[in-house]
Amino acid sequence: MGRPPCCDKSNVKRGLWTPEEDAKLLAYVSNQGTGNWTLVPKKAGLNRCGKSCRLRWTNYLRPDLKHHSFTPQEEELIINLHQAIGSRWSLIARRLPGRTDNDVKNHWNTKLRKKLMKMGIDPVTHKPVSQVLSDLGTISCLSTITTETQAPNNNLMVSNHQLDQEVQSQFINPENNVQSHHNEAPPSCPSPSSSSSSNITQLSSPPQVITTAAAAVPPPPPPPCSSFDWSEFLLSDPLMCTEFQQQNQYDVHGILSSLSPSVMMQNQTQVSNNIASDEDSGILAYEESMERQVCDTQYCEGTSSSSGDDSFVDAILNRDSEIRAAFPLLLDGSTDY
DNA sequence: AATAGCGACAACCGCCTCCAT
DNA sequence: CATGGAGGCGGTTGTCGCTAT
Repeated sequence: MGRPPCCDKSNVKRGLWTPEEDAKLLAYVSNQGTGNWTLVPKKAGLNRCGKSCRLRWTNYLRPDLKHHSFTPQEEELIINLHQAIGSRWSLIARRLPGRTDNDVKNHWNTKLRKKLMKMGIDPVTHKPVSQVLSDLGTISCLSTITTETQAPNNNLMVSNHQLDQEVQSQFINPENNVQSHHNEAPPSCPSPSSSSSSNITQLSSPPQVITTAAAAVPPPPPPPCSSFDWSEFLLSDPLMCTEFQQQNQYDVHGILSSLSPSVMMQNQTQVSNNIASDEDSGILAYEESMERQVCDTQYCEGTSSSSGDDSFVDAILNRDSEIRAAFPLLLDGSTDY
């Protein structure tokens, strides 16, 4: 049994909005504010579904929207954020003042995805297509020899989930001894000969920043599987622009310190978000690092002029401080996960 | 000039989450 | 605690305009 529709679709106008309808909605929202969207069409004299009104307002009529085309800096930010958090358009759009999730999504689907594919980069994994293909070959080969009923990826999911829960519990209860946890082996740290170990390094790759120049670099050989170290992976990844590494080591550690393994796993494999995780903190921290990067390139365009944005960024900064206070040891680059 | 193909963007659909009751 | 409704979200479809044939 599904939910009943929010409005009587047979008696409601659909399709493109006319200038008259736009004017009515604009006038109403300007005077009365949004409030309850289901009441807006009635009060504004529109024969539209409330949802449709909300969409029209948020995606088109809102006065703070930009209607010009995306800048290269915006495109780069979208690509980087998509690589880090996947197709979470609303989160990505929040980092782009004046852009909506629909804008970003459409731009991705029509331009950026194709652009990446043209560059030989898989738009889902953000890895070179050749590497994705070889990964597929490796996985299918492994699947024929493994005797386990559970797929290696599932093992990884469980292990990351466990790790994530540990991180969560540490955050919820800061008095816990963080040090002791870090001295323990990760709950499911694969043995060097484990058939799933190579998949772990591939599938749970941390965010990489792909630059146009780096895109042509052939894929690196799989890293050693005996131990897994995020910082080692990040800092040694030849796909990463070295200049970026040098300028953003702080950011890398910021990501390392806050982005939980399950989030990264999720980013790379696009799995559903059934795993409970403190992922928002990771995303927010990553957003913060990205914002810093963009601001460094003189892109901020008065982002802080909006008070709403101010509070949002403040929240990010506060959250980051909390995480740093709770996990001082995670800031240590030598920490193994 | 007609039209098929394509790209860009607007809008819809259905599911999910959050929150008030 | 359970439930229902509103809003949010991502995927998909529809529409329009431009270009190539």
